[in-house]
Amino acid sequence: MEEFLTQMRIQVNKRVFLKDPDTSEKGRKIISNSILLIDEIGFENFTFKKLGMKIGSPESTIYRYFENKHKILLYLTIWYWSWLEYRLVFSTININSPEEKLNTAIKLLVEPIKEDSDFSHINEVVLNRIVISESAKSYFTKDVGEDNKDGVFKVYKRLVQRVSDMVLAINPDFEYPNMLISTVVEGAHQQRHFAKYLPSLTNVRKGKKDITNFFIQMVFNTIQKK
Amino acid sequence: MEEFLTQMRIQVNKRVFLKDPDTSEKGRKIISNSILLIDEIGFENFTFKKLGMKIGSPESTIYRYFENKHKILLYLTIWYWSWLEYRLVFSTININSPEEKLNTAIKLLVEPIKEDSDFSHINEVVLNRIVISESAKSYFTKDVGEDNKDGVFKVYKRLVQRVSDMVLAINPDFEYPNMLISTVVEGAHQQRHFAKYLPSLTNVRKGKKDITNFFIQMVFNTIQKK
DNA sequence: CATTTTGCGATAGTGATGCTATTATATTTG
DNA sequence: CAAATATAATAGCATCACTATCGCAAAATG
Repeated sequence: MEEFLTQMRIQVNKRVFLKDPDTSEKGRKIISNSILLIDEIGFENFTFKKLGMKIGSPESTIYRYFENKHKILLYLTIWYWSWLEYRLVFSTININSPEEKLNTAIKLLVEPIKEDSDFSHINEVVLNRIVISESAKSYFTKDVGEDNKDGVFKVYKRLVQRVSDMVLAINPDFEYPNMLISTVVEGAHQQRHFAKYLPSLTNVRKGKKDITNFFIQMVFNTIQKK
Repeated sequence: MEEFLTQMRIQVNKRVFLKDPDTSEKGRKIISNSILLIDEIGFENFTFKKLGMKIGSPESTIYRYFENKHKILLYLTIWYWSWLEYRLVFSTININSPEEKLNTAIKLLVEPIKEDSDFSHINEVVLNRIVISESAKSYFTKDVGEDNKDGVFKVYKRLVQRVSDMVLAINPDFEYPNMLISTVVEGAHQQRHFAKYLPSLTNVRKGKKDITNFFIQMVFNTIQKK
């Protein structure tokens, strides 16, 4: 990872926290440990009490940073999408071929993170696992509407829009670019989850990049001109 | 709806209940009202106490039927998939053209239910809404593995397999039929949810069957031979 | 027809969860 | 050094997720 990236900071929408966890040691500990704890026990079983025990603080300290655990999940997913958007822009910027550009983007969206960038206190490999298995819970709630008003899905939408624009660059007549890309992003998460627990819903073979290949084939076949 | 269908009963995997809710009036009330209550307040806020109040019974009565609320969600989704599988088999049985067959199947999988069949105490329109917004929670848990061992996803897998076979009937060389169909099923739910709350992730226009059209186009384009 | 069985209601209780509040003690900053 | 701020420690409360017990009435059984 480039040196200067280790200095970069990701700004997360202020409406998800009471006090920015990135401004204090405790706050960063809350974030890094909530990632580990959610990965370990799942979001349903994750509580402020358990997190407090992990970081050696009472629950009340965590309540000063976040209203509730749902906001922590939002914080983590926003951070993740911001980080991904950054990498997306960076890794596609100098590609001239529209097909090559889209191809690179899809890979970035669907392939799992395999190594920590050490670019912050956040472990991206574990965070990626959380996004795969928990992020759908951030929008399948009765509060989506309000969360959306607070702008928490802004980065995600922009990311989808960026890749949708790449689709349109190849075929300006394609009617459903956003639908296609959001299906790819969420579908890839689901397929990774299924591959692990319900493999008969997939066609994933060990050691092969079936999920990546499938989604790339799906995208390019779907958007082709008739 | 055909007369004889009103007599049909859907058998749900015994491992999800302690006592079959379909064998008593109270049990059926528990099911029909849990559908209404989950739709109303969301699965997160759904509790046995609230359900008890709705049916005029203490919580303890509900605990005689179900171990916990997660099992009720499993019961509802299994019922839904069984019902859908039945309708799928029925509505595709006499179609000779493989393309027409697959086309009919996809429509059945992605289109929302618009009228109650009156075929039981279960309101399928509302149940369909629940499946759209809550069913992912039945497998995005730390217990998927065990639930899977109990066979609770069997019907769902069989349904996906049936449609995958239709794909293979059109193109036997297509490598990812199960992945494609499970992506369609789950993707359709997500797109309906997004259309309602995060429309910029979709390209849904009022009064148009964009979701159906998109998925049909996606499937047929993806599986075509080169 | 007597008698088990069952289904349900009523009530109580336990420990965990999801918070809020208070006060005391550090730590930082001006 | 004083003032402001952050955290720890503790308590408390309503709800939740469940378990246990008891008694009654209806239904099944012999």
